Amino acid sequence: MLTQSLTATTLRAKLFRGFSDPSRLAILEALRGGSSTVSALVEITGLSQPNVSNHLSCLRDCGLVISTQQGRYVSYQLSDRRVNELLQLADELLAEVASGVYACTRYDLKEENKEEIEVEQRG
Amino acid sequence: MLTQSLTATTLRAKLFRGFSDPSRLAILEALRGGSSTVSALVEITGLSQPNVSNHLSCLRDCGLVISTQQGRYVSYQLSDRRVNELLQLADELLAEVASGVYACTRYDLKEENKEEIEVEQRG
DNA sequence: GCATCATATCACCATATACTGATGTAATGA
DNA sequence: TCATTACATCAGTATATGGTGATATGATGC
Repeated sequence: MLTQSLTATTLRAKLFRGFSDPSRLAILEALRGGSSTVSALVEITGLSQPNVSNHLSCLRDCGLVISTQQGRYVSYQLSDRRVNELLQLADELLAEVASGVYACTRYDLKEENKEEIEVEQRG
Repeated sequence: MLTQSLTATTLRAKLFRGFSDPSRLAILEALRGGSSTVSALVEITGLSQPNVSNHLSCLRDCGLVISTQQGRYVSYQLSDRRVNELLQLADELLAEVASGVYACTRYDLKEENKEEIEVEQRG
């Protein structure tokens, strides 16, 4: 482990961790289209409600989304255009290196899910 | 868990996971200055040699770095300028939302390490 | 107040993953 | 060939983290 005094690096890691889970990415992806309530995100992603809430809390604390209460609904949206840009840049990078990425399962590289991988490119 | 058919999202998650660990970020940060051997990275980061090798394997499989053998040394470098840009964008985003990020420890939000957090900004 | 709906939090479990020390392997040089 | 150097891999461990079902909280409407 790196010494804890490298706090800036730890901060960056936590920021990226917000992006590093399929469920959270699905939520962020949904929010690229605009703001959305929790229940809407539950529908869109197919995740359980507590799960979505947990991920949203994480994303909010990470500063990737912001929330506003609206009646009994809570509306979430991306906090900054850079969140969008990061996702966009990542997609562009993926388009270049996609062939390798699916193998990144170090620490015990199972041969499993090397299934079909189509890189649905977003314009 | 999201259905495994959302492979594009899973791919993106794996890409970001490359960035989501302090040790890997320290390695990537070191490589922003140019290529470097494993032993040099061990010195710079203070991590153990097997640990650095593991992280480098991960980063290589993720497509974030590339390696070339040079005698008995192996030289690593960033694979694409977008890796640099992603780090840069993340820093910019952090500068905006830094206040919140350090709290992102969901799933059991301990009050621990809310220590000093200086956001060493890079120009 | 009471019921209901939308969201958040809790307790718990299973797995992923970062780390270490020991060992394997590949390249160089004596 | 044998030793050494540089790096990779392995076995094992501890913890972090994503998931679930149950429950709590908070807002609205009767």
